[in-house]
Amino acid sequence: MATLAFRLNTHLFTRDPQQTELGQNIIRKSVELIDRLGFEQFTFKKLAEEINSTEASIYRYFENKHRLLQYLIGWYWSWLEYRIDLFTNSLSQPREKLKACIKVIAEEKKFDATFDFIDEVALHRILVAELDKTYLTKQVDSDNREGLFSGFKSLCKKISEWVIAINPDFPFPNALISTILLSAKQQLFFADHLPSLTNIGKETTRYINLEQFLESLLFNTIDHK
Amino acid sequence: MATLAFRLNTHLFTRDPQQTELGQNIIRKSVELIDRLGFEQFTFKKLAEEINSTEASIYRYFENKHRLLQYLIGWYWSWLEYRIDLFTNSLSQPREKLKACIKVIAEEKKFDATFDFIDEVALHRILVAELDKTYLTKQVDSDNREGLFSGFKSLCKKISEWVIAINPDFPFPNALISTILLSAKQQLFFADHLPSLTNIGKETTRYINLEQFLESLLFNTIDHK
DNA sequence: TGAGTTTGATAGTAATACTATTATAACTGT
DNA sequence: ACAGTTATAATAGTATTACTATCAAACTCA
Repeated sequence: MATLAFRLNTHLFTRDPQQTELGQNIIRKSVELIDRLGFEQFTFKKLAEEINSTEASIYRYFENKHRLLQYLIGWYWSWLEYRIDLFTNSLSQPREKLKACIKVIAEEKKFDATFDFIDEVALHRILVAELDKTYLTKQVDSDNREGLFSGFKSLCKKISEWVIAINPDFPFPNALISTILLSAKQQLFFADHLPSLTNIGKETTRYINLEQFLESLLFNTIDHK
Repeated sequence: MATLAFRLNTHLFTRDPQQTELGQNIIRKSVELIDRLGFEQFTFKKLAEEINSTEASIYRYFENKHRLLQYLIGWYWSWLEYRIDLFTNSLSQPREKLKACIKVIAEEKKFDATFDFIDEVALHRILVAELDKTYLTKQVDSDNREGLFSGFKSLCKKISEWVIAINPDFPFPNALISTILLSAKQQLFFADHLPSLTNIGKETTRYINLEQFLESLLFNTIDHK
């Protein structure tokens, strides 16, 4: 099977982890470990033990664990954009594209065999629990200048343009889409841990509920007037 | 002037900081320091130096710096709910209440002399930059069981009830309000650091834009059908 | 074969997030 | 005014974290 690979911003890593076995092990195992321990408890030392390597070796791939997290999240956004492209490509109307897009955003994430050595299900849990930590730091501006958030930004831009195509007078297309992208993951977190803050429920139907909720947010807001 | 004080959940602290001068110094100075350094760089050691005390003394008030952050955020939500009460109390229609409520959420925060030793402007910046770190942890469930998030939850519940009063058939009132409360702070962060993700702008008009955006989200969504 | 690169092994450091102990200062009640 | 309690400061110490440095073994490819 021909496996695809994403070309991520080179500032996200010191040495490209996709190119070597050690690099791939770092990615594979860090997804598992961050998912299991949470980002705070995750250390390069623990990771090194798990893959039978050393801290020093991991530092040759990633400057620090924060960069590694940014890399993983960057990978996630690339993957999501790839999936959105896949399901909107054949559609011609912006409204249809948006509908399909919301579906992809809200759907339950499944393992994607197109991409080796990444467990998308665990990575999605990492997104839900850790995304905000990638940019809620004092270095956000210099990180941004290096293009570390281009995955999220390009996705937001692409979807916003469909919104503009439907209603060019709506003044907040980017705000609306970034709100929806973040709300999608927040509501999943709340469903699991702070259920009184949401209504999407704990069962599998929550993905359908989430889709409905995001759809009503999106279309009612842009269709108004 | 008679100063009010909020009764916060007792699990947020080991000894009540509002009761002693040292405690008040801890609060006052930690707001300044977390605002300046960011939560990651903030330590009890640095705080102790600033207030001419010791780490050990601070640990008598707060189990750790994470609890201190949760305390400050808890205080913020109490303050916001108090302000919302203030501006909605005289109104009878739920729609009017919601409108006033959005205004309070979106408005530029100013120093509130009702509450001594808390700089609400700096505290609001802390909310914007650090809120998510209070619950995006592996201990979220036990923290929640101790009631550490009751400030946010009670606010969300109160506002959701007005939504239900307007449209009892809308299936996602809590999801809508938690999304709006979080979007308010996210959009302010994006305006400062990742401006392509928002449209509220960098100038003072951004608070008006934010209010408009949140209003359109809220009312278009609940008024539909 | 041999030069260059990648990795593993080992060591070390400064800072962090605490805990423990003790002495003294400050306040409390009779 | 004095004994008893409590709060605080001072000091010390620990395990862990987030790195950095050095060097030799292994593997790569021209």
